[in-house]
Amino acid sequence: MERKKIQEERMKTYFIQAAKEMLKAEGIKSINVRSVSYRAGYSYATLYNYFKDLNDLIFLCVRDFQDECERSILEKIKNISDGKEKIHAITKSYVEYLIEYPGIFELFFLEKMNNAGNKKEISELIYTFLDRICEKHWNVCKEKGIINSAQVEIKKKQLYFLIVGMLVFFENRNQPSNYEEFISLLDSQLDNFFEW
Amino acid sequence: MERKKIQEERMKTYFIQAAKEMLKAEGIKSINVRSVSYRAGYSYATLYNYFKDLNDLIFLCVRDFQDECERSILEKIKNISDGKEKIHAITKSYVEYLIEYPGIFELFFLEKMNNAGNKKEISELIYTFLDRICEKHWNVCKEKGIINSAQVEIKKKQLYFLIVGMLVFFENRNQPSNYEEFISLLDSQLDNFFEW
DNA sequence: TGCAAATATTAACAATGTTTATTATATTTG
DNA sequence: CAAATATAATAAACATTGTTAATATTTGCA
Repeated sequence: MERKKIQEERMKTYFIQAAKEMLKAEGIKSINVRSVSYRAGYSYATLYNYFKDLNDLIFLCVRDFQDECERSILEKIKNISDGKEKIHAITKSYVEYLIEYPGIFELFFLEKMNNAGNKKEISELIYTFLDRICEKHWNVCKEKGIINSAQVEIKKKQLYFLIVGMLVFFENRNQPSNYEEFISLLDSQLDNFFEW
Repeated sequence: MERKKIQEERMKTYFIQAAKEMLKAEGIKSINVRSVSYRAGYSYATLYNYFKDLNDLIFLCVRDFQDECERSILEKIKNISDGKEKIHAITKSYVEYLIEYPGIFELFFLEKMNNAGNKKEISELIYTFLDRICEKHWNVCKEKGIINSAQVEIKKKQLYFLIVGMLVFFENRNQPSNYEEFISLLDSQLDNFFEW
């Protein structure tokens, strides 16, 4: 039954679309079985005909947001020259995107995955996101001979841990306590990181 | 009324003690108004005679855990010589403590503070924890002339962001997916960090 | 058209946070 | 000491949310 599959997928997108809009605009706190379903135009119980549970649905938004986030970053940094500078710009752009949409930051890094459907696959998508976008430029650095392979493996991860740590303190603990201070801290940390 | 105050404080400790035990043993997921109150030996409504709400009570555990954590770290690293090595050992100990008690990690860095009582004060306690324990040893490094003041300010924070980022991925996203890999990653990151 | 299967919805339940009203206890005062 | 009053503890009740089961509705097709 081809038609059945198509219709089912279409139904899913209605719910996912609703969840995405709410995540971007209001964050995870605004999402519950009833609110998402009503925004999708259905009763709350209908959600369970298409998703194992709410957690499952929420994490299906990750893929879409990653695509959108990647496009947003690439558009912003297209004029930066390849290599180290580009990694720097991509990283800053990524942080800015996550600051602009705190709900997406929560989804990527904080929300409990419980028994989400493709838990392993999705968490790996998140863990490798920055590396995937930067891969080419790390290779450029290696080719230029300004850093070696072993160092790259360490510094790639270090960079991701650094920005996630900063974001956790800012979003969850209000440290630093305003946006300007945060950006200034981010810049000083990134400048320092890229001194090699 | 001095007696009244004493009694009130004693009552509070019953609830806080119950919450602490549960946090350490089972994590935040095990805590709710009813479970904490029953463990403290009272009805769930009694909790509201002593705390604004559950969130408030939970964050009153932070101070105690910080003290305990500090004692645990200092005991473990007492034989390491002062300075850079000590900062390294303290940091590793801190991570090990947070891995041993994931509920405390959650409390320190992930749990939403909503309208917790001394929100500002508590989040600052958490943000500055590592710096406070390491302060003396950063000063030793400065005195030895192996690093300057400006660098210290940046690297202190960088170190904290690094470990919190790692812990977020490990606890929330199961990356890396087992303890041994995590420790190996931690060691490689710390070794790299302390190369100066 | 009428029936079987698929789909959607309503009703209901369980868990949890919180408030209100009531009961039990302690303290003060005449 | 006993009555009046304040204080503390509790039970009952309500709201929100996730989830399931039973019921109603729609749809595809013989």
